[in-house]
Amino acid sequence: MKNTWIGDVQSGQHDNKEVELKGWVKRSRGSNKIRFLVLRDSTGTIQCVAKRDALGDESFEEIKSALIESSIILKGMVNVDERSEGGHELVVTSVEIIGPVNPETPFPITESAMAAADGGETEFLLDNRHLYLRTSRMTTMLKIRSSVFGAIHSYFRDLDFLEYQAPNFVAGAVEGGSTLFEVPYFGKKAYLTQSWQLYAEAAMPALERLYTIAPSFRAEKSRTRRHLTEFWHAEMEVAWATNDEIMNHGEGVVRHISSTLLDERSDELESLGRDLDLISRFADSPYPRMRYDEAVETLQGLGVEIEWGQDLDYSKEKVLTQDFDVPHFLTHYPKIAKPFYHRVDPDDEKYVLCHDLLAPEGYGEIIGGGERTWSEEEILARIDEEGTPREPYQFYIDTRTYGGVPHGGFGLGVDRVCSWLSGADHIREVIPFPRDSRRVTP
RNA sequence: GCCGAUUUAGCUUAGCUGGUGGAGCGUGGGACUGUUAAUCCCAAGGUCAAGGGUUCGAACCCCUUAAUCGGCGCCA
Repeated sequence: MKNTWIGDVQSGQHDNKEVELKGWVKRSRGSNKIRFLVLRDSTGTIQCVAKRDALGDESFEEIKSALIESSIILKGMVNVDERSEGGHELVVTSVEIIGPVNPETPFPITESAMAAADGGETEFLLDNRHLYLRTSRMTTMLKIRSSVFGAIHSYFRDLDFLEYQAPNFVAGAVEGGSTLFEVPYFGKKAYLTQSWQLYAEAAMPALERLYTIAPSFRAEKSRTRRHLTEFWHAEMEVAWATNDEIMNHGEGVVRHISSTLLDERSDELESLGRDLDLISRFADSPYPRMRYDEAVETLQGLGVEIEWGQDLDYSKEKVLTQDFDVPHFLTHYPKIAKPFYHRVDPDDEKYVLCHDLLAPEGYGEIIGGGERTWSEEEILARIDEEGTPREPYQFYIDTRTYGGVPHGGFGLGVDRVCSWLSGADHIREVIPFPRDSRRVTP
């Protein structure tokens, strides 16, 4: 165990006291008589000063030999000193190298590699992801990610939602069949799940308010800054709810995530160059709602070529969201653009009761959801109309056969939210080991 | 799947109309008692992605292949 954290030292909790610091060498510089070693742990960094006179030749040579990313235990006195970054420094009295780094195989990630990564990750950094994780940029992203996950859990749990788990091996598709990963399953075929939704609908009559955060898999060869083949999907399902009520939750959770980040991660957001006033607007301002038809008219007004009935692809979302300063909902898409489980609008059968939440700054879709087709008669009609086989969905149809009720839910791309709120250049930057169509390693 | 681009030392890169590949970081050695990505000196480290072609001569021109990057479609 360790009992002294660098973050606490930097906040003044150990001034003028003797402490033992355990961490990794971030940087080392100095002369043959004095060394400045910057030590890093999960809570921060601190400059440690070692003088040959005070320390003795043996320990001084040892501290000199500690290459970058060696793990090390240092004892010493905490001094308040404005010459040191963070205002504190450790005057070293003893040195113990725990995990030395061999000079023949120095830590491969250098300043130049990091500088190049600022405008997007290089192949080298992706190949060395296991080591890149411990750099300040990735550490920052992972801390933000942790807070986003925590905020999603607390939003739903505070509202008495129950966390519920669905299988990851499934037999049928939620989205189009071409995007399923097929896996051999004892002589049969199975697929990796694309969504928790269908299995959540089965539990809806039991739990009524349920949610999850789980991985979903899509075999899309998308090469964009918003796509992964394995991504973390926050999904919820509520009985007796309308499209508007589901949207209230979508807005609620994104606002809660934003305010949680402001509480817990404002330093990290600022270090990424994020404007905190902007994040405050995501936390405080209402999210406007616009029907699909209005969006099409707006786009046509801007000279974008689009026909009614087309789904809105990213190029159109981007045009639409560029001037927004808060997320917007798009609702009531044409039936022909959406799969069978979306409920047809009883007021106008051309549309379905659905919504997408588009993040501003040109980011695009972060939530997709809506009311579900809930009567047995309608679900069978919609499945047949689409030409989807009934057989893999028999369990799903049964949920309507026995006491179907109006209900709905949404799926939120957690990695997308992390990427958007942190201002990352690419979704890969916010997940520790990104998976895309060309990479499953390390 | 389609379109565009890239590939030079461990990393980041320079390399002109084709004429014996330079640097910074990192590593090793040396100097320096307050450095902030320390600085200064020295050294090691390259079949220029792979294969083929044109040429007296190719990192550079042409062809093939591979890997990677960016964008599109699709979506969270």
